[in-house]
Amino acid sequence: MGDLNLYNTRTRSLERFVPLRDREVRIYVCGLTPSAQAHLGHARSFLFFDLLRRLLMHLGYRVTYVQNVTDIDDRSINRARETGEDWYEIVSGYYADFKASMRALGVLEPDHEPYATKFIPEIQAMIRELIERGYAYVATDGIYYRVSRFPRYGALSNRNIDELQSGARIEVDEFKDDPLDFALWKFAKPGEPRWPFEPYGDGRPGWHIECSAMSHALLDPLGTGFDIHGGGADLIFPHHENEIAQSEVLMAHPPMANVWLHGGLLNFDGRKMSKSLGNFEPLSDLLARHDPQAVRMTFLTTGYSKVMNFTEDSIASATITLERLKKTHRRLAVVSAREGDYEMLPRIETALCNDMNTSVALAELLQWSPEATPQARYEFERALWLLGIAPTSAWLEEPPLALPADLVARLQAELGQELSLDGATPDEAIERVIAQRSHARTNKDWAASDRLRDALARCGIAIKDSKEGTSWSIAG
RNA sequence: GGCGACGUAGCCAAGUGGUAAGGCAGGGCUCUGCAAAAGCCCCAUUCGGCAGUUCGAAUCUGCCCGUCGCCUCCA
Repeated sequence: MGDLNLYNTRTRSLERFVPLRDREVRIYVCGLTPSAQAHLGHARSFLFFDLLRRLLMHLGYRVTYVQNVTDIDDRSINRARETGEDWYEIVSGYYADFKASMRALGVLEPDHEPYATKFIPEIQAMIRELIERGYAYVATDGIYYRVSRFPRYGALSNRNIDELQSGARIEVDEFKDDPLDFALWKFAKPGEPRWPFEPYGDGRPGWHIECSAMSHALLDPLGTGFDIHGGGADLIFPHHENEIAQSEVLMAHPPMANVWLHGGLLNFDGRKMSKSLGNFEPLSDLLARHDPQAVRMTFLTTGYSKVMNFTEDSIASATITLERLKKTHRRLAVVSAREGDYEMLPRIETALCNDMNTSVALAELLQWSPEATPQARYEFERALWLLGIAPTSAWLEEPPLALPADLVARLQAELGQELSLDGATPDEAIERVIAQRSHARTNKDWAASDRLRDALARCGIAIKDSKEGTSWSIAG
């Protein structure tokens, strides 16, 4: 199998991936700020990194995956003040929902899931060092990073500092020395959650510093860098730019991360899907309406880094495609050897190694018409695992749908005098109709046969004739 | 104002110099008393427009048109 190539935002080029340590990959992905409900856009991003993890594991790397939780931020604090709730209850509730959605989607658990509020000492240590070395200053309302001290500022996002300063929408803050400077620590106002920070003042960490501190603590205590830093494309500026500014001035050997990967944003009906615009359906609601595996399938069709527009049509199409895979799997269900010459798996590996081209990988899988080779099922399931669509026991059966409660009465109404269903259970009633129809077919009484079949169809029962006899199912 | 992405069949979408993957929808065939289910097959002389480079362009260059995003909390 060939090399893994990934598009690196830092160098703006497709690069062969080489881990810093042999056979080991360290990944830090910016996780959720659970001060509001998660939406499908979050799912797309974390689903992509889940796929990357699966591929790296499949390629034989030992992967350490860290995904943080920003469990303290202005929005949850403001919300708590408005509603009278405890801010931590708000954050915990949303995060629990998010975790449940991730489980439903089959996303692998992170190896570490650091909460910002559990790393206050590490965050403060970093701020102290930034102050001591002249990269940060204490202002009236907080402690700020002095962007002008970091010449490479803007390198990741390809931005020019002078142009940023002349930009129209930089926040005006009377306490900062420069509009570009960003908060490392915010002093607590009365009633706000606070952590002591001597001698500067009680308060809470800024958003950017937590990722610098936690990635340092969990992945790179030596300050020589880790392999992959990821997140949504909207984090490139300013979040990731700020992380670099904070971390790299303190590191023995920058860069902070060798490869920076960014997932394309998701639009909903042509518009950005975001918390602030509010044009989103909560992820948990959407997963209640759609098979989570169909959601995964939907994302496989588009390149991860592209802006994608989500529509109900796209998921309807993916749902049908998923059914095809389930049928193929049922067909392969008896064969299970592991060894053999794999036909399709190598093609999927090749596609994924080409900057995670899931679109081609999926096409390979769908094109594959598996012969009954002994290893076909193993190969197929392995491919499905790589794409994050693990077969569940439900794949082996047709979806169990409930028979309508009034089925017998409705059937009787359809049939009138033709057949009595007195005292029959729904199953028995259907069997009686089928028996009657089989009798009619034997006598080549096609009119009666079709009448009985139509009656069943109108009651939502579909019929299938085969050499083994007639079977029925509930029409989807 | 600055930065960037995208525009490929009815819809979604891969392909980034060698002659248009795949999915959905649509059409046909086999099987069947007819259906259903299943399987097989067909479905873009062409890649927003115009010029240019090249033996060769959806792919490179220039200009134009259109859509979206980032520059503010954001995955």
